[in-house]
Parts: sequence; C-alpha cells; structure tokens
Amino acid sequence: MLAVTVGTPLLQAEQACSLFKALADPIRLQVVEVLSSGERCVCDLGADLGLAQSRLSFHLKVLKQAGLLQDRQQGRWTYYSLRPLALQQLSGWILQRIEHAAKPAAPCG
Amino acid sequence: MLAVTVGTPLLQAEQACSLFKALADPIRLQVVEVLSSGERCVCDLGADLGLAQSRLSFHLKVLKQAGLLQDRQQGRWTYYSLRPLALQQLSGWILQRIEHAAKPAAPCG
DNA sequence: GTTTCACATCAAGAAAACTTGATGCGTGTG
DNA sequence: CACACGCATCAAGTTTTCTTGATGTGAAAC
Repeated sequence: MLAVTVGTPLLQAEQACSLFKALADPIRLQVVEVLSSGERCVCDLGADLGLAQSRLSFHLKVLKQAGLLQDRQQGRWTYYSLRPLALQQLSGWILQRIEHAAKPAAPCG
Repeated sequence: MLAVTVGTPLLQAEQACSLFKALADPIRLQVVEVLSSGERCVCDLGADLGLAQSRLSFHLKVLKQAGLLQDRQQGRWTYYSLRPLALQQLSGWILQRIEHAAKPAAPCG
C-alpha cells in the first residue's frame, strides 16, 4: 500500500463531511480561491467579490468554523487566510478512497 | 512551482462546487466509503447502511449526477462504483489552493 | 402473460441552509 | 467623550435539500 500523504493526521468521515459542507457553496469557494493567493482583510474580500457585508461575514464564519480559515485582528481590520492543513487533510481523505475503488463486486444473486 | 497532480485535467470552480455539494452529506459520504473498497450492488449498499430503498436511490443519484459514481446494470441488479478520476481531480483542485496560501496581506488601511 | 424482484421516480411535507436588513460591539479618530 | 468605521450577529423570510410513502418500470422467474 502506498501512503498518499506524509505525516498528516487522518480525517474521520464526520470531519471530512464538515469540510465538504463548508466548501459546498459557490461563494465560499470563491472566497477560498481568493484566499489561495494569500491573506486578505474582510473589506477587500467584500470588494473583490461584490458581496453585502453581512453575507460575506456569514460565509466566512462557516469556513472558519469548519477549520478551513483562520483570522487575525489588527486594529480595525480582520484578516482571513486559509489553513493549509485542513485542505491537505481533506485531500488526503479523498485520495484514500481511490485505492481499492476498482475492485469489481461479487455477482449479487 | 511543484505540480501536484500529473496529467489530470484541472477542475473549474463550478465543477469543484458540484463535487463538494455531492460529498456534503453524511449518508453520501458513507456510500463513498463503502464503495471505496470496491463495487457494490444497490441491495447490498442498502443492507450495509440500513437505508430505505428510495432514500438510498436518491443519494446514489446525486453522487452519480456529480460524476462521482458510475453504474452498471447486470440482470436484475445495478452495481455502483466510484469514479476515481473525479476524486483525483477534486483532490487536485484542493491541493492547488494551498500553494500560495501563506502569503500575508498588505496592511489594509 | 402474470407475478416478483431490484431499482428509479414522483409528490408532499420537513428540515437545513442562505439572504437580507437591522442592530450590536470593539477599535480607532477627532 | 462622541463619532465613524470594520465587522459580527440576529431575526425573518426565502430557497434548497432531504425524507417518506406511493407509484412506475424493466428484467427475470414461474
């Protein structure tokens, strides 16, 4: 068996599910895409994505609660960035599903 | 820049979103876990997971429409299995987000 | 050809997630 | 201190997704 990831703790299905739920929204995916080029403050995110403030705040909260984002407060501004470990773990969970997926079923009847 | 996946076509955000939505449900994640050990017929899946037939059928449809599952009909039975490519592509999309994620923001004000 | 079996599909209701506008709260600014 | 700014939170309404039970369909069994 080939280890897919190195030194990354493995995810339970339940944790994976939380991460998938957090990513299962087009707006949150845009947020992740923007943040994938580096940290941003909320006001920049709102401007970039053209979102009402409360709407963006809602989605940031979902992503943060899932563990996908971290935030840092500096003066009046809050900066969000990705948590690479969470992404890495989720990717690991997915890749693990592939290994024996090709095994054909025993005929049922 | 280090290429994370080799020879796998890249996913658009919209396609990634469909995949995430399909995986954003505990039952569907169980289905994926069971199928990760190989192909199964629907009746076995239903028995393994203890799900009403129509409920299982609904979730299989969601997963299949997203491109995560393929099915094969043989006699009276239908066999489902994972589509490794879809999983691989999704994993690739995730890993791509990590690369520059650590870059700090320019101070906002 | 009728019955049975494995599964898909449908319609109606229930539950969960999302949006919107209003309000609250902490932190700087004058 | 009063005010403005950046952001979080809340409540209400809307939309989406999920569940349930009933019905439909095609393939084998009789």
